[in-house]
Amino acid sequence: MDDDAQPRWLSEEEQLAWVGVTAMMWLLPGSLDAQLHRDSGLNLFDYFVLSSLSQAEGRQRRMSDLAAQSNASPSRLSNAVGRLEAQGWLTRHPHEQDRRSTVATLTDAGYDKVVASAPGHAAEVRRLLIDGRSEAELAALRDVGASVARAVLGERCAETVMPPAARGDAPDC
Amino acid sequence: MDDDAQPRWLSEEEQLAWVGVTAMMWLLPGSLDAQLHRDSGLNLFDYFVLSSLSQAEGRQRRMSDLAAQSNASPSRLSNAVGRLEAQGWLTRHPHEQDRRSTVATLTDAGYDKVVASAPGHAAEVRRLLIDGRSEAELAALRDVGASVARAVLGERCAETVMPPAARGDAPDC
DNA sequence: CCGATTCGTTTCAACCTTGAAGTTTTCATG
DNA sequence: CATGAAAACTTCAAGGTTGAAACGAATCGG
Repeated sequence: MDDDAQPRWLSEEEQLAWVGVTAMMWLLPGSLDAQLHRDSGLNLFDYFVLSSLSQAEGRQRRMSDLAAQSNASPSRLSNAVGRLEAQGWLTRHPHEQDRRSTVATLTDAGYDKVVASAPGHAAEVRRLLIDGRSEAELAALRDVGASVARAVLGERCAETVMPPAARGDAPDC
Repeated sequence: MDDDAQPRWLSEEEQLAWVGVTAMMWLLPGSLDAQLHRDSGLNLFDYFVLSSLSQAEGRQRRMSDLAAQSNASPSRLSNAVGRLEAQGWLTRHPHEQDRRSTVATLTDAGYDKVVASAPGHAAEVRRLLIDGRSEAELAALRDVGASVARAVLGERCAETVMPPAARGDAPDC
C-alpha cells in the first residue's frame, strides 16, 4: 500500500498492450495444459521438467537447478518430481559431492515419453502463438520476456529462466 | 498424438520468442498475485472480477458474462464470487428476466476495495511489464495477444476477452 | 400446453499449489 | 573439533482449480 502519492495510470496504448499480455497469460497455459493432458497425460509443468532433463547433460539435473530454471517453489517441484518418479519416468538419488542435493535422472522410459510428447506440444505452441507472427513481433516477444524476467527475478538474475541469447543487456550477475 | 507426419520444429528466432512468452506466462501471474495478496488480501482472479464489476454499468454483471470475459470455468467463477460475497464485496441475486442467470452486484464496500487496490496493482504492472517498453513493443504485445485470443477462443470469438480496439482483423463473429 | 432439451449455475471429489514447519547435510567460526 | 547457521529437500495443512454430475429455469416441438 506504500505507493507513490499519485498513481500513474496506463495510457491507451499501454492498456491495450496489457490486455494483450493478459490474454496470453490467461489463455496459453490452459490450452497448452489441455493439449498435453489430452494427448500425453501430462500437465505443462511436468512436461517442462521432463523436457529440461532430456536436454541436460547426462539427462540429469539437481532439484534446485530445476526449481530455479522454472521459478517453481521447492514444494511444487518436489511434488512434480514425485509424480514423475511414480510413473517411472525419472529416478532420484542424492548428489555425490553434496548429499543435501537430490539429483533427478531421466529414465529411458522418460526419454521416450518426452520424444513422444514433444511434437504435439510444439505444434500447439506454433498454432496458438508463433504462426503468422512477423520477425519484429518475435523479436519483441523475446525482448519483453527478457525484461520481465529481469524485473521479476531482480538480483537473482534472469539467467536462471532465460537462455543467454535472449538475456539482452542484463547486468552480469 | 495424431500429428502431421513430420513435426515442424521452431526456428532459433521462434524458440527465443517462445522462451520470452514462457517467462511472461510463468512469472507475471505469480508476481501480480503476490503483490495483490500482500497489499490487498486478494488474488489476481478475484481482483479481476471486482475490477470488471466496478467498470460495468450499474456495477453489476451476469455470471456468464464474467466467465466469458475472463475465460474462467463456471466453477472457478462460482467459487471466486462466493468468496467475494462472503467478504461482503458483492451480492448475488437471480436475473429479473431470465431467472436461470445470477447477477453479481458490487457493494459500496467492494467498490472501495477496488479503488484501494487499483493503484498498487497498476504500479506493479507498470514496473514489471510496461516501463521501458517502446511504442513498437507495446503494439506487438497488443497484436500478439489479440492473435492468441483468436487462436484459443476460435469460433467463440475473441470479443469476450479482448476489447474491440485490440481485436485487429478478427473475422466478424 | 406438456415433455424433452438446452442453458446457467452450483456442488462435489480429485488433484495441484502454496507457505510454513521439519529433517538432514554442509559450511563457517571460535 | 564443536556448535550455530545456512542450504536443499520433503512433508503437511489450507486453499484454489478442474471436470463431471446435479439442479432448477427457460425454450422448443409436437
